[in-house]
Amino acid sequence: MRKHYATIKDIANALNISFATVSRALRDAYDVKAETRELVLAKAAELNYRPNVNAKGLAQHRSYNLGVVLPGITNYYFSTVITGIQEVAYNSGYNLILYVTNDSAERERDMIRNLALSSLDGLLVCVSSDSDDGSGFQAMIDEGIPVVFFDRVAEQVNTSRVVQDDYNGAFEATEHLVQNGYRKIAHIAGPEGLAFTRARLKGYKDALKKHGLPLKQEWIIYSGFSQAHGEQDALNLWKCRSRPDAIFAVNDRKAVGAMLALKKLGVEVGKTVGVVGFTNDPVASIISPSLTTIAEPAFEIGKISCQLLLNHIKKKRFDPKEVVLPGKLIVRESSLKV
Amino acid sequence: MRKHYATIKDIANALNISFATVSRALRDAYDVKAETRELVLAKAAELNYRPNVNAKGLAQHRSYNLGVVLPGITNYYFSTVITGIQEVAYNSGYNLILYVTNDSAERERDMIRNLALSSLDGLLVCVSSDSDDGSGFQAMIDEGIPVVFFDRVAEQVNTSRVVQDDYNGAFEATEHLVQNGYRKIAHIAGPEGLAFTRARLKGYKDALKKHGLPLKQEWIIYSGFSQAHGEQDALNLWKCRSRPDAIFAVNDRKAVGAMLALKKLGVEVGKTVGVVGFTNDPVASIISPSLTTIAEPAFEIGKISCQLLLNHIKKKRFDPKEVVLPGKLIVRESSLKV
DNA sequence: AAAAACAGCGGCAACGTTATCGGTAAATCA
DNA sequence: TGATTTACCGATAACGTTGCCGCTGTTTTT
Repeated sequence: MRKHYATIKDIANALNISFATVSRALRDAYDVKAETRELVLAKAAELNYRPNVNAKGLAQHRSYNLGVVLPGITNYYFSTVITGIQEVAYNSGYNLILYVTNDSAERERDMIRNLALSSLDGLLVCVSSDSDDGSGFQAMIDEGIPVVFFDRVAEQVNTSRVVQDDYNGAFEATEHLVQNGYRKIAHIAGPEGLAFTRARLKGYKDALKKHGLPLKQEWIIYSGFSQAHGEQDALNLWKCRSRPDAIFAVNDRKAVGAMLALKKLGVEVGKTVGVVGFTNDPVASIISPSLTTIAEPAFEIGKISCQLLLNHIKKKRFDPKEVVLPGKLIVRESSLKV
Repeated sequence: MRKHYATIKDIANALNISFATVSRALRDAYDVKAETRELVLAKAAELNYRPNVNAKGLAQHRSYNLGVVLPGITNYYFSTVITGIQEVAYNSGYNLILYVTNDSAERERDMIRNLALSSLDGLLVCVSSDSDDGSGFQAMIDEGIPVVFFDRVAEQVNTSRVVQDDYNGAFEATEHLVQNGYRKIAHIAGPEGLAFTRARLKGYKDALKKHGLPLKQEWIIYSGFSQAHGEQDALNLWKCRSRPDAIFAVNDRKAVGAMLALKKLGVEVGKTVGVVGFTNDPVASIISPSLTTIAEPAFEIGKISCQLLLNHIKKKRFDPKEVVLPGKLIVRESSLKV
């Protein structure tokens, strides 16, 4: 029962002019008298004219659709990034198409294959934990589709990227624990192989080095990003011969998991053991003791990524840019020491 | 420098057959020999053929795009619903276009106006708190675009809707507090005027009535959905001449806000005061004491909403359906009494 | 053995735009 | 005054599909 909208030809017929003129009038005033332009616009409103995006896309070879490939959307960071992306896209007349990989490289590959079907004008990507070398994204770029990475980048691919300052954030977080009197600081890291896992790890290591603190391999644990992973990691840390007295976690979710595990073990976080996270998820101020963390500018990252992508689309030329946004240490209870 | 994909005609030329045959072979085996079909498929793979969605949409009068209008995506419930929607849409070859209203009726109206431009095949909607009578959505339906409401519906609009069982969930939550020994139960409600605010309020009232408990008007507070609102509501409740001894909150975020406020007041939740929420946000098991709540099937709601919408799109005429999904009481510490 | 049915394929016209090229009248120039 | 530019508009061909009609041979029916 779908009614059909009025087309450009209907307007032309009603006005007894060529539909080519209507097409021009509807876009720019180029080559049309102001008078007839008014007529067309009025008639268009009267007939409730809606441009057909398929026809437009077919004729112009574009879709006004942007793809967003990311592991998931059910956490604070990603959903906030998307909100930022969405704001910019919406204001520029672009649509967003989500591709949720569930943090699986396999699903990511499948989606990239299918995603080419959707004739996208550009792509915003946060790769999955176990992502490969990013050859799929390189292929997209080779086909002329601009790609911008955010948060988690495929390093081999030479294109624009927007990330938080992982190294300095991690450095600052670790140093904060040192300054509060902690000496045996462990690191619950992300999955090995991910660029920002390495960056945050390096920040952690360099902070320890600066303050002449021991760097034990058994105090560094790699695993996934979930709360459950954080719990398990903490339990494993507490099995070490030499127990740490503080934990810097790669993100807040893992930090929260660790805190819950320590609570079960009867360890008093914020007194005998310090914990610092990364993200500033709202849960950080809800959990007790509240969680000290590095705040990430998630919304900004989304906005800037999208702006960058739109620039790439506009100018055909590509000159890859790297944007690094600073984080901010938010001190709460979990890093106290009494 | 966007490279062009191989088209159906390229395949036809390479194989010396008509492009109409290629088109048929690529879809159904209808009217094509299995042999030639194999040939076409092989050549398509060889040439890395990608169907052009714009051309397809133009010929078929559809866009394979679905719109999702909702207040926001940065919370557990909405992001999970979207994940459910996304799964169904993706598997059926549909794209999702997000319209984030920031829970503002004004922005909602603006977006609906623009959204008509995007030639959508259907619409999934969760109205904003202060939404109007939904005439904008009625207009879409009149134009032949199927609309399905989820969670928050515009009651005046006669179309399919998918919601959780607000009434029974609220009833069960309230009764649980009663059964645990609480007698002076307050309700922190949502914004007045919203259908599910009323449904949950009624469940609360009926549970009190069933157990012959007092129903005080000053124990019912309407306000927004945020954690900050919950905090303020709890503070206001504690200013009452006759203080309640328990709170049933319209959602977990408000319940969390209330718990944090009570903690500051020195009130012991789960001992002298009971709190029950609604949603089963992950934060419910992180906060201390952990929060008793009614679990909502958010992912299911998303999936079913999208399936329903796709049905509406397939069959041109479809009778509006109302799907009500049951919640489940999750008992934790916040509703204990010692 | 003629008639009817069918399987397999090609031709062509949509679908609603944009883009390119002309063409005509008016305006400007020489 | 004639030539040339300018402003405006029309005709037509894309864009890459799908859908309808019709044309062959071959198979089945009667």
